Amino acid sequence: MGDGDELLPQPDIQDIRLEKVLQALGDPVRLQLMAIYAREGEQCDCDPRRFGLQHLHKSTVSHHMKVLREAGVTSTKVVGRNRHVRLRKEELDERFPGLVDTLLAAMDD
Amino acid sequence: MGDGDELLPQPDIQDIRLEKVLQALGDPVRLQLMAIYAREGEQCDCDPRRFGLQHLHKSTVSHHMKVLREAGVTSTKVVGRNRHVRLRKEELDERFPGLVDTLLAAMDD
DNA sequence: GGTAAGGTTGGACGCACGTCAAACAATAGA
DNA sequence: TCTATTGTTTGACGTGCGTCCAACCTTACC
Repeated sequence: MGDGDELLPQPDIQDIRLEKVLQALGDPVRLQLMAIYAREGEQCDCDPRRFGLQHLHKSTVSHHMKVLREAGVTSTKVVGRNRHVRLRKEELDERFPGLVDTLLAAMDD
Repeated sequence: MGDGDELLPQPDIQDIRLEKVLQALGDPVRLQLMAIYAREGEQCDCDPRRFGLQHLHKSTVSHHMKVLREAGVTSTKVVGRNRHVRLRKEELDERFPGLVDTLLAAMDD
């Protein structure tokens, strides 16, 4: 493995649109997902449904993941039959300085 | 006037929800509206339709204003037959530090 | 008072969204 | 190879959203 790993399609940094990011994060489930991946760090293969999202169907989670990825919020690598997802923090920080940290801080209350 | 001025219903600071704010700002028109009111400052009675939103019906603008207000983004005071709208910057800064400035900065590109 | 102007409200329409269910594809492990 | 696991895709359903239009309500100004 390592060679067969495939990166799922995602927008380039300069193509990340603020509206798309805000729209993606406007959904409570996806906002929660962002927080999960921010906390879990690099390339975790954590199943979101073990982090307070148990009630959601797997296809629903898959849908939300796609929205986050296509908005440029997350990056997904295929590893075997799992998906390693990470928050694109460095890229988002470069594109929209302070946004991710601000949002994460805003969620603590 | 001054006595008859009425503040349209809006959430208290502690009741402002991040998801609601993000959802409200996820629409390009409303994101633009926030930028307008951030630029125009205190209690401007500027008609949004003179700021690049000419194509929108007045009822559509009214709808967007309501969404922004109910999300806690803007504050609207009735003055005669006009509405004086302002961005609730201080309150948003207190509730979600750095969010407004981050978003405004992110729109410049 | 009558009329015009600024905004809101209600309904209608099309479209997108969040969710689930079932079927499918691909990989890991026995 | 067979089977179980992991995730995607497609379709369907209900709901909500963005928009316009028409009617309405206030207020300002002749």
